[in-house]
Amino acid sequence: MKTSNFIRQIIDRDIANNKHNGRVVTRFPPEPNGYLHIGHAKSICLNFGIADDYNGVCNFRFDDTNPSKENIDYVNSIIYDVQWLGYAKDGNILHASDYFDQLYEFAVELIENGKAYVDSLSPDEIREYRGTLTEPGRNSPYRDRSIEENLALFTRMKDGEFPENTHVLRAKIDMSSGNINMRDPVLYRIKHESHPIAGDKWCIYPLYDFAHSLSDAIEGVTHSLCTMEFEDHRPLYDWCVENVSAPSRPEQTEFSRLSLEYTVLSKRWLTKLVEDELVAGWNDPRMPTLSGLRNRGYTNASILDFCERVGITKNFNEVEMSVLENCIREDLDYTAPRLMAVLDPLPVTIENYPEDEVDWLPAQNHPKRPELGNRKVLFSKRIFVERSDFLEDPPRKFFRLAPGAEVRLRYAYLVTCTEVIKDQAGNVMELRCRYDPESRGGFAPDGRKVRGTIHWVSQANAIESEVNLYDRLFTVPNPAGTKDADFAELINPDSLKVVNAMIEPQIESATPGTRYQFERSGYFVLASQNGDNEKPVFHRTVTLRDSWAKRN
RNA sequence: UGGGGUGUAGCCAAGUGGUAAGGCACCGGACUUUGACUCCGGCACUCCCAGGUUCGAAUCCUGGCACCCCAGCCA
Repeated sequence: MKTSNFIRQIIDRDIANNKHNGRVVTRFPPEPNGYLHIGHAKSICLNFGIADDYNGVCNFRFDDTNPSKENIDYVNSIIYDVQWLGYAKDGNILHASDYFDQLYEFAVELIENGKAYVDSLSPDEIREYRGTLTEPGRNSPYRDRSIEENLALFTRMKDGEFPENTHVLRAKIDMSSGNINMRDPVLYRIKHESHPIAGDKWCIYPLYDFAHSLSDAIEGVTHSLCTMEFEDHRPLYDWCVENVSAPSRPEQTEFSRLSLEYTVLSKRWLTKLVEDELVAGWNDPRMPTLSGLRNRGYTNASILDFCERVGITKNFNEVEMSVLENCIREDLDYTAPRLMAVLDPLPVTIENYPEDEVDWLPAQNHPKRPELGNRKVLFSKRIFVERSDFLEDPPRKFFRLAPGAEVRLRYAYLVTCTEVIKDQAGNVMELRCRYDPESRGGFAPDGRKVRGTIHWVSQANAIESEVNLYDRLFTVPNPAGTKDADFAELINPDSLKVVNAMIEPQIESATPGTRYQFERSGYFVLASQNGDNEKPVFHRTVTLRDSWAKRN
């Protein structure tokens, strides 16, 4: 059972009062006009999680009422993502378009009861008649058409006799309402477009408020949970359900949408990132989409955990990225086997190690989980170490390589740097070191303390790989809220850095999707094994915490 | 007097009249062949502000203030 929240408290109360006969039916109603992102995950976890815990059901329903924006690729990606999170595995997928016939009948019913009319104002005129936030609207001159005339017109709309934008069906509510949604909202519009599922059967399509509320009612949804921007739609939601012969009486409750620092979580901005080619696509590992996070190496468990941690309230919130990062680190610390990988290789020659000798040293795949086994790593005269693990003029407490300093090569030997070789420009090209032959495994024979342990790979058998180092997509915490900003200029230029890394040979037999911790560096996922450049490609999911970097 | 909503730590978030949970972040310190992990300790005398009710208020009342959303034939 998940942590409680105000919505679960409402449900507890409803059950105690035997409201809806104690049933709990929720729904997740995405519009297939983009990919799902982590904000959707919050809603998915809420709706499906409640259904699971209350022995209810959560209907997975596409809100496919606008064929001009929706397509089947989006549908497929959404299904995949929901199932990846672990829900809707039964494959029972519903569509608002399944109810177009019933919805049409409800509309006719409204007309027959004098509660809806066909308006023939132009879109511009409708806007003008609607008034403003502070001034009431005016009644349309077509508002008082007779029931017969409305019925005839609506039928002709359905039969395709009119071009788009010439007529709409409107609810007859109150043009002077302070709530603009109640100023005779449009219920149906003409669209001469074929629908991915309904085909060419319709040329009029219902709008959100009408379709959504009544789809809920048709399905017997009890608790319709949505985000807060729909709060002032609730009176209209209720109006629709109350003014037709709806088979049930669902109730809408709103909660705050997720917002995450240094990224954007709105369809509009995400679509723009993709269309402007600021990212490689919806599933670019820098995107907050579920497919992007998956490519980045995030596990479904880490995302579920994250959704649990951020909670459900009506507060405005802006969650720090560190919460998400903590979730994936926690998951991968336990599950990911360790490997050594040098992301920025600096050659090192062990002066006193015999040229033709090799040594296979045992290494643990996971320091806390012996059941994950051991492996042998090759040690030889020539190795690579991380360039950032050497400093010619180190600060105090720099427990790494420096001229004259001794460090432990993990699982191997204690070595001391004896010489620094530079090119003419002064760049460090290579290090010479001497090793202590008595320190095999990294143990000092005389018990002397060696604080530093660094990772390394043998030049003889390391696999060169392409590694994509990802960082936050934007340079500012709230890019969508940055006024007058050119979106492209807010992109973090270092959000992707590609490097050639040298990695232990185990990776050659790994399949894409395999995750590792590269020791002292971070968590990485194998993205492809035989890509265009023939080299394995890794994505960095997240770095390890680095208290040294933080201090300096 | 347009309508709707929200204010608890740097960021999330419990709390529902009985004396401020937890997580993330941060700061110590222990351990360490990953400067990781783990472990211990610290981190709101006060809950947007001001009055009021009460033995007692983050919780109730009154009045302010700040911020967010709404004028698509989008969802």
